[in-house]
Amino acid sequence: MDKPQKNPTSQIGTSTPKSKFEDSPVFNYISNLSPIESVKSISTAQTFSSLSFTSPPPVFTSPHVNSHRESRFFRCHNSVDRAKHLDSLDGSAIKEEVVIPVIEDLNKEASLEDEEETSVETSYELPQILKFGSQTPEDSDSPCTEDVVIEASSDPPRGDGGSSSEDVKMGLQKMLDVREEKDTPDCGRLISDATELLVFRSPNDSEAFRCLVDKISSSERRFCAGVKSTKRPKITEDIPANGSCKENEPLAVLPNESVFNLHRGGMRRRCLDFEMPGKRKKDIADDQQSVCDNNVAGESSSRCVVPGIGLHLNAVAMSAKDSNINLIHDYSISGEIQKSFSGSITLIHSQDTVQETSDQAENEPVEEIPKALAFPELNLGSLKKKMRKSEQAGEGESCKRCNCKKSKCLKLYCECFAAGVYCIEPCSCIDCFNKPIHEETVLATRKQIESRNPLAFAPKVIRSADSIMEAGDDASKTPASARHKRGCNCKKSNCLKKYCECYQGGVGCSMNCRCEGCKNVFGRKEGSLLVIMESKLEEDQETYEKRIAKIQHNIEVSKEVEQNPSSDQPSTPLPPYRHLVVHQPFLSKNRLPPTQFFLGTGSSSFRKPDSGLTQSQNEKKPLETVAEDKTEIMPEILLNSPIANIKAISPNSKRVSPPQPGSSESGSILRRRGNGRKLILRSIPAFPSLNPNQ
DNA sequence: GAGTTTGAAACT
DNA sequence: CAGTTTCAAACTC
Repeated sequence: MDKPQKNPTSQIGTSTPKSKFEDSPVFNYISNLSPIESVKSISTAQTFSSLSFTSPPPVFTSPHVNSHRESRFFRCHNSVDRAKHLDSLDGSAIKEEVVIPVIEDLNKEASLEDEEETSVETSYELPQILKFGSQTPEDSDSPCTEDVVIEASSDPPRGDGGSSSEDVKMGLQKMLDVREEKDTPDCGRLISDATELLVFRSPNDSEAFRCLVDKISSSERRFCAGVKSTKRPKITEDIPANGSCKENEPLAVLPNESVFNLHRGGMRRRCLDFEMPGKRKKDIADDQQSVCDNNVAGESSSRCVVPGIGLHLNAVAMSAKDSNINLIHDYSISGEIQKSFSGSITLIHSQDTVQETSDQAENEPVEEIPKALAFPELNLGSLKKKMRKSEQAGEGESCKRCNCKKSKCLKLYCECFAAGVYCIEPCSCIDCFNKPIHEETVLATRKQIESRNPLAFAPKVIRSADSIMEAGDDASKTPASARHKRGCNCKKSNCLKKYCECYQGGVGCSMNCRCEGCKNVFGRKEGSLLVIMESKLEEDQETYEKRIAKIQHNIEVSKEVEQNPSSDQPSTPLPPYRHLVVHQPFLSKNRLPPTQFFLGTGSSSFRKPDSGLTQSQNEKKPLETVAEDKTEIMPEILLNSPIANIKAISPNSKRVSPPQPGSSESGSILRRRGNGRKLILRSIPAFPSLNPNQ
């Protein structure tokens, strides 16, 4: 699968430019510089790391280097570790020492050089530094730290570098803060931060996640600690308990490997936190007293999130309501990120569970106890009651747990299973097989289900890329741009109750829906486009124009970049979709030419006019429209999720098959926007060139 | 909390 | 692919 992925990019990258510019000195210059650099920084780095893992020569052969993912985790863990070390070492002087390496590390990352080396080095070196560097506990150092940070941040704000520096800064500050107040309810914020981060980073990946983790501090650190525990026991050892939740065995977490496998198989965990902020805050405010409680807070959010999001219904719309959380499509986040993320979350969750139980005194260890035996409700304290209350109060998708009785939690009926997470103690399921103990069974079942429906574990609610762009301008946009992957089939609920997945997901019904009497408040299906458009036509038109302007602007910028490869990002923070473009090759792999991706994702953004064209068609020929819809939507899924691979072999390929130029709306768009073509072709080739394999 | 309704998932 | 059954969440009382 991997190889085919590279082909398209490499072909595009190598053949096209060569043929045209081979002889041109400019071309040589450019190729020397590598187009990637032009696009570089964030996106390239991210992509590179994500891709590089498979290929790059194991310069630093360590048991951990085996997989990129792991190294990524390492990095995350590193940051975590560093943080922890910092935490444990009262000396702020140490911080200075630590900070520098960290920044250096970040810079390295930004430069894309020695990616793996960096990861490995940081993984192991930093902890040492932290360890041995610590001695003088003085707050006086903080200025130094600041200086360093400022220096680093003074770099031109590039996607990666800039944010990284900021991350470091924030992390340090948080660390300092955290020392004073242990139970900073940052966990919630973490999620939102993460979300934002993810938004502005390549949906593609791991790097994003890594950065996210880097961003994590104190309480957030603990968040990662969980992951670390599974991934890097070695380092974990060095980490002082620090009053935080111990890094212990993951309880209800899919082993990372398992998770990877699952995702590799195209399964995704919809674990990003789109939890409703209200609830999070509430939980935090209500229950968190100790560090562990803090974890609980984070966990509660995460926990809530995991299942909630995992419920197919990413609650994107819900999150959308929260202006704080930029809309990220669930799908926009690569499997990697999601993996990591979900893993972390889940892990914490489990940890938390343990912690919780211990904290709540009389509680029994819940770890492997079957839910039926565990009586979760009894074991968990007021927190859970509250959570459940709030849940019942309809506060969101969060905190859902399954209650399966017959499915053994091995079918999509089970929300946990569907979400790609193990059932945990709060679940009320019976005869649950969705536990680490039955990992093999779970995996096998998943495979089976995926074989039947490759998208079975894909997020059900899909938000189009334009919505991302939109989010910046207008976060309050209705979910009109989001769609339920498959659409609902409601007959009696009128799409006004949570029976309706569209409604539950906070998105409007689409032509994909076969619902009857649709009254979905988020957008009705009935001539869905018409209804939605009628209500939004004007503002959408405006938005559309804005988007067009943006795109054009970016195209120009990209052109400039082409011309001046060295001038890249610094001055121009990459718009989200640019990242998409850049990373697309990796996301879509060989599935779609970058152009298609770019335009395809943007298709919905262009949809207004196009839809205007098709509107009449839609009204007359819903089926055709559906097809179009799918072509628009599915590519996004495919492009952005590991499922793409599966899709390639999917028996349903019809549905998922990438839009071919001229065969679909997006295709026409593609052609129409010839400008984009150049951009895409250029930017994509860059990646392969950086890739050591080439 | 028990029972009903609902629609997705699974099955045929 | 369509129809039916199974299932668990959502909902109601």
